[in-house]
Amino acid sequence: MVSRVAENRRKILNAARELVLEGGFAAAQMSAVAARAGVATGSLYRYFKSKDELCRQVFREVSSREMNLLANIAEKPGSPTQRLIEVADNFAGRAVRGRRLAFALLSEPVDVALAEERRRFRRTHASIFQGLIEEGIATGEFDNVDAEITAACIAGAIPTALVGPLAPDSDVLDARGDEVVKSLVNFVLKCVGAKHQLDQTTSQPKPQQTTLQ
Amino acid sequence: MVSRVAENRRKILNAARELVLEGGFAAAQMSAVAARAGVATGSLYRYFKSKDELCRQVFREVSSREMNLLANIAEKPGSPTQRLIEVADNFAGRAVRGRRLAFALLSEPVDVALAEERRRFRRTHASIFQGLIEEGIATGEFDNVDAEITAACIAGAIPTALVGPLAPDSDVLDARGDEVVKSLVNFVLKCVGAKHQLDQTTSQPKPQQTTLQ
DNA sequence: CTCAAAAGAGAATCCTGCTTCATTGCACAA
DNA sequence: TTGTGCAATGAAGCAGGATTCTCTTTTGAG
Repeated sequence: MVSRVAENRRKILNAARELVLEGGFAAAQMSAVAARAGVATGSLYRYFKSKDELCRQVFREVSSREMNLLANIAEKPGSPTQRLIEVADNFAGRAVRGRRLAFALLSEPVDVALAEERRRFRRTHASIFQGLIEEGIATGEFDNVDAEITAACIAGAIPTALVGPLAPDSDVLDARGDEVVKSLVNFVLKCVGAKHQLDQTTSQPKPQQTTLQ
Repeated sequence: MVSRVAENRRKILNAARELVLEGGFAAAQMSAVAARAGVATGSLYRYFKSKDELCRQVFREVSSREMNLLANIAEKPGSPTQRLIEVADNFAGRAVRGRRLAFALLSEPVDVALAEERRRFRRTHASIFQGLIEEGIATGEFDNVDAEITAACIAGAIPTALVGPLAPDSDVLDARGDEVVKSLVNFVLKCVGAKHQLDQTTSQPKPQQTTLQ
């Protein structure tokens, strides 16, 4: 009855998410989603008003998982510098390791509905960075930069620096992924005027080695 | 004969460019382009193999204009710091002033063919920045950052920092455009470890006040 | 002036995928 | 057992736009 409805919604959402993970939003065609979920195409419309609504829902579920992860790290105890390093490292590192998902969330060509969702996603990233930057400025660890702009820049810089390499077929990141991530963390530290940089040669302990999904 | 062909090609390209300038690539539908150019829809296909080819051509024309401009600035005499400031200022400033075009080139949702063109555009930006950064490192004006990654980050950061505000209907940039641009320039200086920052309060002479197109 | 070839017109066609809807099947109550 | 209504089905419909096609007009050489 009511649980049956919820269960089917779930089944459909899972199917859609799987397809997105495998082939980006381009692969999430209604007929494919239905087939994967084991229901008829028409049935999707009993649970979702339109394709847009379904895709937005998938985007939100997947992206909020990522954002919560970063937000939690940002709230852990530790100096702003330490936390900034961890957040940046996770942001970049997870993107590198979860290439396909990162591509779908950050750079795949999508239509306007998802582009809007993506902007929201970026803004959330930015606000996480902004909070850390403001804290660091307050403690004197960072220079007195424009926190809002710097945060927006960081939130844009990391994904786009990875875009080319992020393309689903590219493989440079398999080999040099770790160095790239480290460079990106250093970039972040540099642009807030943090006092230290990561050592490029020594390996830094990774707080999160889990793969996406 | 041959000049007639060239002339029509031009007429069509101009029409397409105008439409893109007014409403982004979404507005450049074949029938609209034809109407604007004063030819029949079918005739477009005498001059361009497909819509993709036409749009790519338009993208290249418009974007190469922008890139040449920046490349020229990057080659002018002056210290790496000065030139970096000018390039960044022009990049951000032109985007702010030519909002619609910037939106179309940098952030409008487009299909895969144009997304590829856009990646090329970004890479060129990055390589301009990379050259300047390497020079600055060589002269000791900048810190010894990873030039490639830093350049990619800058090339991604500036557009995305402007995306939200860049949306065609947003108007925050009308009022605060100059401060935002200045903050972005400072961001760029900071993340290469340049010794000086722009003064946020005093007005900086703008090397290029021309509006796009 | 005539005619063949090229260019132009724009309506018709095709394509791709989302959405709808008439039909069917199923669960449960009388 | 039979009737009722709700959910599922999936083929057909539709929409938006690119592309093609055939007919007409123009061009320019002989």
